[in-house]
Amino acid sequence: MDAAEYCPVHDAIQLLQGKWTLHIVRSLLSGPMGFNELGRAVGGCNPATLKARLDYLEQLGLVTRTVHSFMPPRTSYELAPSGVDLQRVIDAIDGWAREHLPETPALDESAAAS
Amino acid sequence: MDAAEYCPVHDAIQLLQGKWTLHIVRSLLSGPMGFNELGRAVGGCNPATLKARLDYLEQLGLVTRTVHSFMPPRTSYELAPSGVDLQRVIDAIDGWAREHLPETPALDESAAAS
DNA sequence: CAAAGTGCTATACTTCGTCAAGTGCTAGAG
DNA sequence: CTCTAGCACTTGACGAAGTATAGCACTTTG
Repeated sequence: MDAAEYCPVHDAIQLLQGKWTLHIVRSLLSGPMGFNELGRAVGGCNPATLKARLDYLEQLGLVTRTVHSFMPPRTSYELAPSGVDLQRVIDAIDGWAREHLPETPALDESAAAS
Repeated sequence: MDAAEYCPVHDAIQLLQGKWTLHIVRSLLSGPMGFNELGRAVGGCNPATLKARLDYLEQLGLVTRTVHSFMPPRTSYELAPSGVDLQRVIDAIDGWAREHLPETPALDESAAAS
């Protein structure tokens, strides 16, 4: 029944397992970005999903959306403090990846390597 | 620009963003488990998805599948060393969650006014 | 014996993410 | 001035990913 007593990790995992969530956070760690710019930085996320993730992350208070002008459209997405703290997680993943994923091209596309 | 350049983090994120992957690893950190046992520990993952994730993780060398007997079926899944190292990641997530997700019993669209 | 549990597969179904295109607008090139 | 390119999205069809449920071959437990 329980199998997993309630703990915040569960929620966090639930949060982070979204398709592009981690990629978005990671890209955003480099600094604020516009919508399309972020989309390109993330590397091939379509606007629909990107918007969905962004909305979710904003609602959770991890990112901040700032509209500079409605017309011409100018918006920037930025990590809120709680979002910046995800750096630790990204960092841990990074460390793990560097240790255990030397070169695993067995994932999918990304032919732009090297 | 970035994100196009090959980096292990990208792959790692790709790996970990699967629906139940992190949950599985987390459950497996407590020790080896059987298939159904693991399924229950993870908390509501159907066998098809579970098998898919397990196969993927095994193929990547993160978990080890040991068949003790064919009939009656007795199998145990265990984290390989590289899988155990994911403890760090889970840990980071845990730390973050405890700091920034104090108590969110239902994380759907509840506007946390904070 | 019947019920429950083991690991796992098969089928049908739903939800999520994706692709391609389009919207309203404006800044810069020609 | 016109024409293209870019911005931040939105929409709607489509396919993949994940889900529910049932079942197999077999043992253990009641």
